[in-house]
Amino acid sequence: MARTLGSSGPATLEAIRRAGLRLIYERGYEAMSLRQLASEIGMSQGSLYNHIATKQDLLFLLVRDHMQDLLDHADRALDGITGASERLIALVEFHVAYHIDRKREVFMSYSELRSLEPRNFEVIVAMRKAYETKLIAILREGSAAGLFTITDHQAAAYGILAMLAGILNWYNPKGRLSKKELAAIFVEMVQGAVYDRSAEARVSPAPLPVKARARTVA
Amino acid sequence: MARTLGSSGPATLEAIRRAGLRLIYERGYEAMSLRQLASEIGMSQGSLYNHIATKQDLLFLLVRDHMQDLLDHADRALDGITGASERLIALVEFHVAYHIDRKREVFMSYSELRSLEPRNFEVIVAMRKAYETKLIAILREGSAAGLFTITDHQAAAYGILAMLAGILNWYNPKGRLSKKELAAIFVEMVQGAVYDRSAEARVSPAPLPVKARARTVA
Amino acid sequence: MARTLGSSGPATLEAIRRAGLRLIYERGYEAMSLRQLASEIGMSQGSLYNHIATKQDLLFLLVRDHMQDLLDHADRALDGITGASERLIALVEFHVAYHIDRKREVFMSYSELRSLEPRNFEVIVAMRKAYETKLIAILREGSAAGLFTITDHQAAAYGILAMLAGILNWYNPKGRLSKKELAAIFVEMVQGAVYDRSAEARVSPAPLPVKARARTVA
Amino acid sequence: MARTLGSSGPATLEAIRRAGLRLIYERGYEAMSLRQLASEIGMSQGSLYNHIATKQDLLFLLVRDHMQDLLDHADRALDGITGASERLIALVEFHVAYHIDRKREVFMSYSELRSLEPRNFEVIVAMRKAYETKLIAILREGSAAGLFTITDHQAAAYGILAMLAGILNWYNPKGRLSKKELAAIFVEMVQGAVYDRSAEARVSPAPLPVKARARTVA
DNA sequence: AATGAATGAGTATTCATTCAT
DNA sequence: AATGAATGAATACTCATTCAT
Repeated sequence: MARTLGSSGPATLEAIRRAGLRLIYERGYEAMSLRQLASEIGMSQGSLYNHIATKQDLLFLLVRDHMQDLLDHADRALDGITGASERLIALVEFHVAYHIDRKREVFMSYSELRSLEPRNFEVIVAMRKAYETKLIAILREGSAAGLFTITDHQAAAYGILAMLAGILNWYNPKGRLSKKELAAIFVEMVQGAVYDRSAEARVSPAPLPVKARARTVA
Repeated sequence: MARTLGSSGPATLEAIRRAGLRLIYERGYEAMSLRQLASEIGMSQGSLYNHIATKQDLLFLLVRDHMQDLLDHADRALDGITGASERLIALVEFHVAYHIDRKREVFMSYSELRSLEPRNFEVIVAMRKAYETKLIAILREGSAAGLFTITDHQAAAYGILAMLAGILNWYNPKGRLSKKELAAIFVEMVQGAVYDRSAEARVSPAPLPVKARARTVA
Repeated sequence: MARTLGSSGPATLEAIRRAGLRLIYERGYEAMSLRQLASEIGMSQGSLYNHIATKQDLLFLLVRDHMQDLLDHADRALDGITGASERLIALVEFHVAYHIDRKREVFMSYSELRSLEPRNFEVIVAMRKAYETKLIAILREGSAAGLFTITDHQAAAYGILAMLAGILNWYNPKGRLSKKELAAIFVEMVQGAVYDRSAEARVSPAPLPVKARARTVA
Repeated sequence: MARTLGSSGPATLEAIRRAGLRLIYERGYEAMSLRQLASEIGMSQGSLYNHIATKQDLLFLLVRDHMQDLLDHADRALDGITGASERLIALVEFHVAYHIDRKREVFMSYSELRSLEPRNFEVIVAMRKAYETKLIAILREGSAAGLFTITDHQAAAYGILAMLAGILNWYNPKGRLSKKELAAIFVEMVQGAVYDRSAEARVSPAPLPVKARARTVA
């Protein structure tokens, strides 16, 4: 087939990225072939190379742009918010929402780290570290303010991020919990994990008021 | 040439599994070739097929056996322990230790789910669910006993497991934290996440005793 | 390296078909490797797949196109000819000539039926049946006209076709008998096999010149 | 599994031959693997080599023994019969019956000639020629006696044999025609093909029972 | 910017055969 | 006579990439 009239360069690149993202999400980078990708968007294999340099390049672009987007949105979500508690809540809420809304990009950025060439890998890891650093800074701020009780800030930050990131593996938008409810649940859990706790709430037997709406698992 | 002396059947299979595990961990299932695998253990490609049926079969065996091992060890770790709090602590400690000690198997079992054929996938997912169910049961028991305050037991369980599983992505045995310290940190965080909290510990300003040993990130 | 100058798409496919036909004829479909095929026409194995989908596909194309050709030529050979005797003679003469001229295609179409996938097999068998039906129709017409004495039209048709098809297994164009002589011999035998045994039923009542020169076997 | 008690050498060889015959008939020599063969008879691949030298050897044994059997049975069928007409009838009847009864051996012996190594090929071709020679001799005898009118004895013999051999490709023992009827039909056709076309030359002057029941094709 | 045809290295898997046990 | 494990070469097919047009 000859080229589709009206499809200009940037639009084609965008189509490649969209299809690439989906295929990498569904099959994985190694398992995705450029043949599939080309046929998905109705173009020949060779033509792809007018838009991307290599398969690795496509992966890197997708991951890097997503990471930049993540950083930008996180900054925006935190913009103007002060106080470690408030910033923690804002970051958790943003993180949950983003992981649900951009499920495929986020998943790809975790799972295909291994497929990145060393040079590209380093770039992405640095961006990831920048994101983690945002949370660590908030935790430190809260600790300094006497709000949080954290044994190891890095471990806590990694733990929190992992807990939230896990959501994308099981969250079902048509399921029991709305995005808002989910965010609330995880805000609560994160708070519990980092806040100072009164000694009597510990393993101690003292039973406490039952939560009214303790739901059952779907 | 005939067989290499001294190599017997079960030993060869074990060598294949060991090398397969390592290669899948390092490169991913798709990226690992049976050529590499064979050359790693010093045997011809064709000979692999005296021990495994297919590449997929090798993956499945590795993942399935690991999952069974995980379930068995979890049962053993919980054996004889009563009380939701105590059982929660035991499970978290076991989980952390296991994820550190069996890093490669665990990582593979998460990251290569996608590479499993539908039939195999279902088997593994069922085993995974059985594991998750152990934690959910403990959380329910704690809620029923008035110990825990959990909005959604499934979400909480998934969150906890994800938080702990994340450890394998960054834990360095030669690093700052010992396995024991790490377990203690995460036991604390998990407890905070599920225990009832006294209202005044919430977002509220009430400052609490600063932790003495607030460490800095490595 | 890029493509060899001067080799265009259709020409390459034609080269593949030609070489494929020859190799299948000489070695059989199973025994022919695409490696051989590619090297015969001076191209890499992978390039074959720009022209054919699979090895099976190549076989099917060759057999199907040959069968269509056979049907078309048979129709042309019978076109405008009336009378069962005349049509029988025309078909036999055509059949003999075609089996000699297109020896490889014909042989392949018989001997590789077994190698066709079920779906493809059915297509070819239907075409073959269409050809057989042409002869059966002629025999029936002749029987109805009182010219032929045939116990079972299907058996007779199969017998005749098998007798003629056998020619390709032993006919030698440089041998004793010319194509024309051969056709005459088999026309005679077929006539004898189906005609009513009363002399006047013959198409050419004039008995063929006695072979004083009864030849010896080559 | 250890060896089955009571299975002695010759019995095992016989099992190999039986399974080999069936597999070669069903899939072709090239497509049959010794792995399949071994598993069919419940023995390991390696053990086959206690009974056969090579795969090629198995093929050769099967074809050669069948050819010898064919020759022996043909001799027996002709034994004591005199007169070209009578001998022709006897050979045709035998040939038809044998091709129906030993369908797989016969088919294999035609279709796998190509798979025989040159040395083996020559042996089999010589045996085949010996068989053909029997028919040619009968035809010559009939011609000399003025019974047959044959332009070329070799061509006639090949034509007759091909016509009869074709039967195995379509004959269905549960079908319309019995083996006896089939033999009668082909005896008639062969006679028509070779007899002098004067009615009195017929072997049985009494016209064969009219086929009031000229059947239609199934 | 697009294409079709090419390439060479690579894929998992199968093969007939060998041989120590 | 049987087996399990080994081998090396072969199989059809796929891959990312190149490039003349």
